[in-house]
Amino acid sequence: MHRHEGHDACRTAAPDMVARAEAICRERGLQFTPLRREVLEAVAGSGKAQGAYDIAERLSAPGKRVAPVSVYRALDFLMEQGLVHRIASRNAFIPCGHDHAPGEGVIFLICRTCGGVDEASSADVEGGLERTLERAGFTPTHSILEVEGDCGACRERDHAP
Amino acid sequence: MHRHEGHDACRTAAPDMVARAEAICRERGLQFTPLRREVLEAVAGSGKAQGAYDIAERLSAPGKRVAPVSVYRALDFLMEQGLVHRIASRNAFIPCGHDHAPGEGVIFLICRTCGGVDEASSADVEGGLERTLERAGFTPTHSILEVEGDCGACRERDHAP
DNA sequence: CCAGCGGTGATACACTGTAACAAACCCGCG
DNA sequence: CGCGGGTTTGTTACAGTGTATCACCGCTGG
Repeated sequence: MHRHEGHDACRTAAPDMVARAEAICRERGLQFTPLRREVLEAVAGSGKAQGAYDIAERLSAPGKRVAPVSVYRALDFLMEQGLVHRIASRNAFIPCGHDHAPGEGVIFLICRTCGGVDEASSADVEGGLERTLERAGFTPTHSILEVEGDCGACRERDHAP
Repeated sequence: MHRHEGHDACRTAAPDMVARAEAICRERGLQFTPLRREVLEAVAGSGKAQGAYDIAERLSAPGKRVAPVSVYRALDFLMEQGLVHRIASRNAFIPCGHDHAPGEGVIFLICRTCGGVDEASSADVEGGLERTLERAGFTPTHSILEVEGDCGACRERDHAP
């Protein structure tokens, strides 16, 4: 099991994300186009989960409009490559700064105060879930685990301002 | 820990759901209105997760239109009373046939073949999650755990038709 | 050259959810 | 009885989320 302390400490910076994405795409023979790069930067640039329409607006400038549909396509691509995650409970997207083991379950820790999203994983949780599913006769293909609450940083800040 | 075998076996039938809802509302001094009753029946009547607009359509008849917003309000009420759950990954709703311990985590098992949703819970998973959150310095307020896959019934049916 | 393919732009549309206000209903109180 | 206040519902409008479709562009391989 590994874990992460705070969402700031563990979040890979945007330039690193881009470099990693370039490497992955080159390795897999896929195109890391300017649009995809901009979308990834937009997602990685903010510390919080971004909606597709937020991203579209952020990438748009007077004279250069980026339609949400283009953002969705780029996000689909980035998700397939494991470079961003979708937060179902928020309809929003975050960059993924980790190399997840294939099939490894991710736990999203969503701070309701600062909006930051941290990723964690736990062999305990995963093992328990596996056993539970097996007992239920259920064969999983995909699972999401999202926790909303207060991250340590926000709790401290609010506690002793 | 308790568990459930299949989504058919564990799903409380619609009439029972209504009876239980009536009892709960009486006990809590709340109104179990015809609309709320119809919405609950609609959610409980189908074996699968229902969208709010599906419910609205199902409850509408020539001359009697039920607007989605009314369905949402009824669903909000029923969720507050713990009579239905929302499946975030599907934007859909299912009846809740269990008496959940307060604060008990629920695991939703969503069959991608038949669309049925089963509920499970696991002390292992819950404990592991608690420990993981504590180590991360994260104070949870709400968490969702949804697993997509194939339920036992569908797997058997497809395996030996 | 050109046929095909992936990516993008653009428009339209479907689906999901909420805000705001008015009307109906219920219930207790004077 | 009538009246006032809370809750529920109806209605309209709108915001937010996501997809389908077609056209165009640019590249690449025959």
